[in-house]
Amino acid sequence: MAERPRSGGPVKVTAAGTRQPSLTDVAGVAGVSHMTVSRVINGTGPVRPETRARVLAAIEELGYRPNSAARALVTGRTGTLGVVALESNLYGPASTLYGIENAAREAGYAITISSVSRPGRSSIADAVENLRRQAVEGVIVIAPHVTAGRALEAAPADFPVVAVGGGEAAPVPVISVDQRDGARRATEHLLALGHRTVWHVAGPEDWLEARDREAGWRETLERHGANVPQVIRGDWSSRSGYEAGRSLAKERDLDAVFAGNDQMALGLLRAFAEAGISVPRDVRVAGFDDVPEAAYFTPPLTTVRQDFIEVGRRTFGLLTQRMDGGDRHARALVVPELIVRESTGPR
Amino acid sequence: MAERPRSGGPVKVTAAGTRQPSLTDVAGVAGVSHMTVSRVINGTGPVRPETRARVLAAIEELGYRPNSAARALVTGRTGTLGVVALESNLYGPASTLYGIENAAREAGYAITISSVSRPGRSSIADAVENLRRQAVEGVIVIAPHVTAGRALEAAPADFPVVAVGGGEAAPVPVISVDQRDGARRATEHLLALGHRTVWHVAGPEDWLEARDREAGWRETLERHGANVPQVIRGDWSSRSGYEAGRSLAKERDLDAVFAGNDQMALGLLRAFAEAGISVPRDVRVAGFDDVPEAAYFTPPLTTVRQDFIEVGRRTFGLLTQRMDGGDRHARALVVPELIVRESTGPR
DNA sequence: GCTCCGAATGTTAACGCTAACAACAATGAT
DNA sequence: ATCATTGTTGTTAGCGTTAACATTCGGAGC
Repeated sequence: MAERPRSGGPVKVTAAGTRQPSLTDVAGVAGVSHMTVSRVINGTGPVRPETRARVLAAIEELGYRPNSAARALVTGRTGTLGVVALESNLYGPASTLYGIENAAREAGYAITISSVSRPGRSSIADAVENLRRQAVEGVIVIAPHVTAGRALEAAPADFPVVAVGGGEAAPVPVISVDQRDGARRATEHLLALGHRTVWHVAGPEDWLEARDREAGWRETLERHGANVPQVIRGDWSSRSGYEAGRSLAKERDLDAVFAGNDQMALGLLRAFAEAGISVPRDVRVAGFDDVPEAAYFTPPLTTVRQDFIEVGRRTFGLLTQRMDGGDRHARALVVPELIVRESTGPR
Repeated sequence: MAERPRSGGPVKVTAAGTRQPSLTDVAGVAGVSHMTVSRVINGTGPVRPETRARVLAAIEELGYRPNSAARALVTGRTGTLGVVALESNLYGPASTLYGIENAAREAGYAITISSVSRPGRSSIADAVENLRRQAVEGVIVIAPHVTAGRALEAAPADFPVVAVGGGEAAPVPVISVDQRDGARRATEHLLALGHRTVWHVAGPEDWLEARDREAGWRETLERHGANVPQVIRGDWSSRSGYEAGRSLAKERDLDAVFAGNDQMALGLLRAFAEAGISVPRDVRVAGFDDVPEAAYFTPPLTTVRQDFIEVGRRTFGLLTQRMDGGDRHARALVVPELIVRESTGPR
C-alpha cells in the first residue's frame, strides 16, 4: 500500500491567470511523474490500477486537456486532414464533404477545410499550400473540375493528395462516380421507351462530370445508331435549365431530354410547363444526382442516383492508403443507379 | 560587405529521410542564426536587406515551411477556429458554413469542422469538446436546434463559443435571422391578398427556426383577427410537405398555405398538383429560405430570403469580438426579405 | 579619441509533450 | 541466498519555435 506523499516538490499549479494545466501539473496533484500521467493518457506502458485511478482523478480535478501542439511537435503527427472544397451548395460536393468528415472522425482525424470560390489552377494550388501550412497530414481535393485536375498534375510526390471526381490524368489517387455509366443508363432508358433520339442539356464544359455525362450520352446514342442532336450547354443552375427548355420548346420533334443534373431538369420542367408542353406526355425528361427534392418535382423526376456518402468514405480510405505509402495511381469507381419516376413514365 | 562563410558548423541538413527543414537548417544555409530567420519570416525586428535576401533565398532553396505545431506551442495560439455543423444538406447551414470559412480565411484563421448527425445535448457538447482537443481558439455552433441551445447553456465562460440561429437563452453570443419577422411578412402578404386565414406547415418542433416561424405566423393571424387553423407539422423534407399537402387537400376552405421552408412548399405543390388543385388559382403557397431552385418550381415560389453569407460573416465577427473578451450576451439579427413570385400571384 | 546609442545579430531558455533509457522493487528460478 | 525477469515508475533529452536578454559594431556627439 504505497501511500505516496500527495505532492512532491513545489508544483506549478494553475496560478498565474488562466494557464491551462499541463502534464506536470497533473503529475504534481497525483504525486507521480509527468511520464506516468502521459502513460495513463495514451495507454502506453504499464501502470498500476491505483496509480491510474489517482492520475485520472487529478486529470478530472484540474480539467486537464492534452496540448495538441506539443504532442504534434514531438510526434510529427497532427491528426488533421485537409479538404479543399468548392464553395457551392451543389448537393454532391456538400454530401461528399460530410461523408469524408464522418469517416475521418471515426478514425480519429480532424478535418480542416479550405474553400475555393472559383476553381482554377492557382486557387487550388493555393488552397493546398494553405492547408500544408496548417500542417495537415494529407489533402483531399473535391473539385470535379478540369482545371482542378490540371492543378493536381503538379502535386508533389512527397505529400499525400487525393482527388474526388476529377483529375483523371493527375498523379494522385482519384475516386469518382462512373458518370459515363450513369449517363448511359439514363439514355438507354429513354431510348428503350421508343424515342428515336435523346437531347442533352450538359453542364459546364470545364467540369469533368459534365464531359463524362455528355460522352456517355453520345456513345449510347451512337451505339444505337441514333441521331446525335446538338448539345445545349448549361451551368448546373435551374436558370440555365430553364433557358435550355425555352429554346428546346421550339424544337419540332422533341421527344426526350436528358439533363446533366436535377437542377437543370427542374428548369426544363418549368420551361416546358410554361410552353404548354406536358411531361411525360409530350416530352420525357431525366436528370442526374437524385437530390432529395427530385421525387417531388412536377412531375417526379427520373434521375441517376450517386451515393455521395460512399464516395466520401472511400475517398478517406484512399487517402489513408496513400499516407501509408500507397500507390499514386490508385483509382476507385462508384457505380450510380437509375431511379425511374413519372417524368419518364407512361403516356 | 560581410561575406560570411556559407555554412558555420555541422548543419543539420535534410539528410535522414524526409525530415522537413527547420529554422536551423535555413539558418545554416543562409549563414545566420535561426533567430534572424525567424525575424525575416515574421517581420519582427530589424534585418539588413542583404541578410533578408540571403535568408529568403535559403528558404526558397530548402522549401522551408514553418512548423505550426512548434509555433503554436510557444505562442499559445493555433490560428484555428472550430465549427460544429449539423450534418445536413439543408441550404441554410451549408451556406452559413461557407460564409464563415470565407471571413475566417481572410482574417488568417483556419476552420476545423466537426459534424453532428443528430443534434442533441451531448452530441453538441461532444463536438465542442472534440474541437477543444484540436486546440481551436473558438467555436461556432451552427445548430438551430432547441437541444443545441440547451447544450450551450453549459458553455464554459473561459472559452469563446458563439451560436448561429439558436440558443437564445444560452450565455453565448448569438446571431440569427429574424424568423418571426420573415414569417410575419409572408403571412401578411397572403392576408393582404384577401384570404381570411393562412394555414401553416411547420418544421420540426425541436427546431428554433420552426418555432419562431410558427410564432410569427400565429401572431400575425391573431393581430389581424384571423382564425388560427391547426398547425401541420413536417420535418423540413419535401416528403413531409407532400404528406401535409395530401391532408390539406381535403380541407374545405383552403385558401393559402405558408410552408416552413421551400422543400416542404415543393411537396405541397406536388400534392396539390396531384389533387387537381391549382396554385395560385385555387390555393396560394409561400415558402421560406429562397433556395436557388425556388424560382423554378411549378409555379415559381413566393418565399422569404435569408442572406446566409451575411450571417456567416457576422458570426465570425461576433466570435472574434468574443475572443477579445467581448460580451457573452451579444446578439445580432439579420433581417430577411420577402420574394414574391407566381405561387402567390394573381388568379 | 572617447563615450554612448541604436541597428543588427546572436545566445539562451522556455513552451508541453513523448521516446529512450535508467532505476528499482517484487517475483520466480536456480 | 543469488540472479535474471518482469512490472512499474522516474530521469533526461530533445521536437522547432518565439521571447527575452546579450553582444557586436559603426557612427554621432562632445
